[in-house]
Amino acid sequence: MKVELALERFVLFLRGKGLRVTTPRREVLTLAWATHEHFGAEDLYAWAKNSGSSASRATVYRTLSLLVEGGFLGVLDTGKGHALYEHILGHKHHDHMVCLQCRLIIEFRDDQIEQLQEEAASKYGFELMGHSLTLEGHCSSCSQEGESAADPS
Amino acid sequence: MKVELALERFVLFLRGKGLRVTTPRREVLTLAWATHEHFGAEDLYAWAKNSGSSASRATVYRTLSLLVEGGFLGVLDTGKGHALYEHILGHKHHDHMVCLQCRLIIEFRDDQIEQLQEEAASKYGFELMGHSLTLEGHCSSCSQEGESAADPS
DNA sequence: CTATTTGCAAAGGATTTGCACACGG
DNA sequence: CCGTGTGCAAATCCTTTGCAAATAG
Repeated sequence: MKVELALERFVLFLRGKGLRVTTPRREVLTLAWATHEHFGAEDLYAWAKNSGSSASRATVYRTLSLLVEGGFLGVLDTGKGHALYEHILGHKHHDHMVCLQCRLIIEFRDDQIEQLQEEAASKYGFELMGHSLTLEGHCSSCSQEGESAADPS
Repeated sequence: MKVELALERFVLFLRGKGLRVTTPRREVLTLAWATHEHFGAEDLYAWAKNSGSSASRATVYRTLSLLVEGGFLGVLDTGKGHALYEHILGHKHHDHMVCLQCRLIIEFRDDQIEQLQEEAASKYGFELMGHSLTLEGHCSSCSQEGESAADPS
């Protein structure tokens, strides 16, 4: 989705919540839209600095939370003490495979798995509101590397 | 699995890695085995204090990592800045449903989902080594509570 | 105007680390 | 004995918070 459209929706979202449309908030959304990669809050703060945005660290964090709440961004918990964000507006939901070696992130989607999750939830009377599925392992490049020469340590 | 057996395997694991079998390490494993609930590193540290164990916070953290590495404990990332641990040795792998309201954790397992994950991974030439699936939502008790009286805010 | 936002810096909480001493093998 | 492991406290890392000044509507 183009940033212009995202901004437009962001304005609607803010208004809907009775929040104000401010320059820093627009800037954060714009910066978030400037990459197609996963990024961390500190990354975005650094970009803000570099791009001359006045947005402070606090505002970056606060706005990122808003964007998540509004369904603009998704959060991916790395288990490393920091979160990664990604656009989800206008994207189909997807899950991730993370290469433990090179940190590559592959996005995938399996409708059957989605379906089975729903079923598993209802089996427990659980009202499903979201989920996160992360597969950990080695991507094709990394697993090939280790093939011919076993670790000689 | 009984703690005695777990300890025995822990010893083998440590020896296998050329690490030493020390009192604090045994204590951490024993404490971890003293509960059947999910627990955090700080919890275990508190238990250590209460049980007269000398294990320091640093050792607790270091040993918990070892236990995860050795497949004795599983980690469940709460996304709240701290991790929860649980025994997995001798348990079938399972996934979690977390109630966003009361924090209840339900464990479940779906072989079909497991299977589909394997398939999804191989589709990308990804060597699957582990995964974590967490369903977020409201447990049956919590979702019933909200039923009769809709939020009048 | 006036309540909401912001920026700053300090607080916060979980986890890690540096280093001298203790101890397992 | 000797090298690994430990305890302690300080350091780190990401993230949140308090508060006076700035600003949107």
